[in-house]
Amino acid sequence: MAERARTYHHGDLRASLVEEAAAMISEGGAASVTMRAIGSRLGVSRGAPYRHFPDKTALLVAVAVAGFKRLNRRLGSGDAGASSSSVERLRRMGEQYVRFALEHPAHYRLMYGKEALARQDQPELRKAAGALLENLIDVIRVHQQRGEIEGGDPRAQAYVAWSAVHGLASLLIEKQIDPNVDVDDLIRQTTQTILDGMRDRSPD
Amino acid sequence: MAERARTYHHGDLRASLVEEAAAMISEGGAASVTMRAIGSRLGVSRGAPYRHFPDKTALLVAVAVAGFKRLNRRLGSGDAGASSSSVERLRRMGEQYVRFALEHPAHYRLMYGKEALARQDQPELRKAAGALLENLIDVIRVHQQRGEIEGGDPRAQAYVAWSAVHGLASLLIEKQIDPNVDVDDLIRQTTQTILDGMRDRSPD
DNA sequence: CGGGGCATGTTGACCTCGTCAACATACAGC
DNA sequence: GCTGTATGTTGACGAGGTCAACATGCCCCG
Repeated sequence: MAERARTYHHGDLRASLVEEAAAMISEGGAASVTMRAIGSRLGVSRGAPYRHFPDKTALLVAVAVAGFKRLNRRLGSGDAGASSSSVERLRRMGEQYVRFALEHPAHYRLMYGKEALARQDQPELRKAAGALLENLIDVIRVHQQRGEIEGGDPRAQAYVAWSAVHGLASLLIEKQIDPNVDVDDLIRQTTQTILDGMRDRSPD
Repeated sequence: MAERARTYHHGDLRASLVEEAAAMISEGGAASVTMRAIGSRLGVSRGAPYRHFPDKTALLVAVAVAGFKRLNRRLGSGDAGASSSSVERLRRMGEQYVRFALEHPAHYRLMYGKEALARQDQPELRKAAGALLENLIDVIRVHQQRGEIEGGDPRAQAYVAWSAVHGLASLLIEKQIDPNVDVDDLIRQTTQTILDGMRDRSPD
């Protein structure tokens, strides 16, 4: 519904802009993305992007949305066989989540950095992030039904799990974690701790 | 060692700058902090801050460091009586952590936002954040010795716990969590899940 | 007590950037 | 081929970070 023409002057600048912006973010961080630079890299003038996005924020939001979609796809692909021993699938999702963040730190930062993006609500962004949550909730619900994790509001449990992996990803990206620590171990321990905690609930 | 004169032209501009910057961040977010604006609010010219900080980043780092110190103080104060039933103290720390973030969202964001701050290592910042971690490790060690939580590398466990609260704080601040969800409940459930997970470790 | 010198501030200037308006141009369909 | 709209281009503005040249207050030394 947003997909536009193909071969005007440039040939789908809009898509190129998002793609190029993402590339620049990966290369030099979000700060390196300027309307002028991105235009230049695509061989158009600084004003050209404004024909496709009202302002820089809108472009960045599009990039962030694309990031959420990629992340979502990645988390979904890992399920493969439902055979995966019980909660193993959940653990794997957490692992993939953190790994995505580590592979695309600047992009990940942008996805969650309201600061850099909007003062306003970005419905597109909210929707993309929402999809992530919904998928997680679904998976959790399945495991609840199998009795592998405690019952209760799956949404709340999803938030707890999301918090853990997002927090870990964030701390890793921001270099708050001792580089001597084995990242894989830490990821494993984090996901495992959460799952254990969701299984054994002590009385209030 | 960094504390300077008192009554020169302005009377400790350096401290005022940090304080004012923090205030502006709370009021209008980090984006509202400009060297010109901050100088103006303090009745000095745009160039004055450069006598105390090499650039804007340095100022913001100072603000972030101050934030970590405040957060640290807050987490430490809550211990009061070692009487606090066992792990209750740990849970309380997590709660205070998230609450701090909710009370000072922009400041908290700045504390962890490498993006906005440094391309270089900010030793001061690293040190301030490190203190936070060390305190957490100490508390965890105590509980391990009491046998209230599983043994093993306390540092790793600290990272797991930190990830959980930081992640929750971050998601809440960035409005990624449904506003209908009861925040207090969520905080409680998150800290509780982590503690439960650290108690019951299932076999690998 | 008077100067010199460094710590502080101030100003003017420059550059980068986001953004808007006026102007140019290519494509689509008639 | 012609007209209108979708795209691009350029010039100009204003905001902001930062540096250099210049001004001024304070402290300390003699």
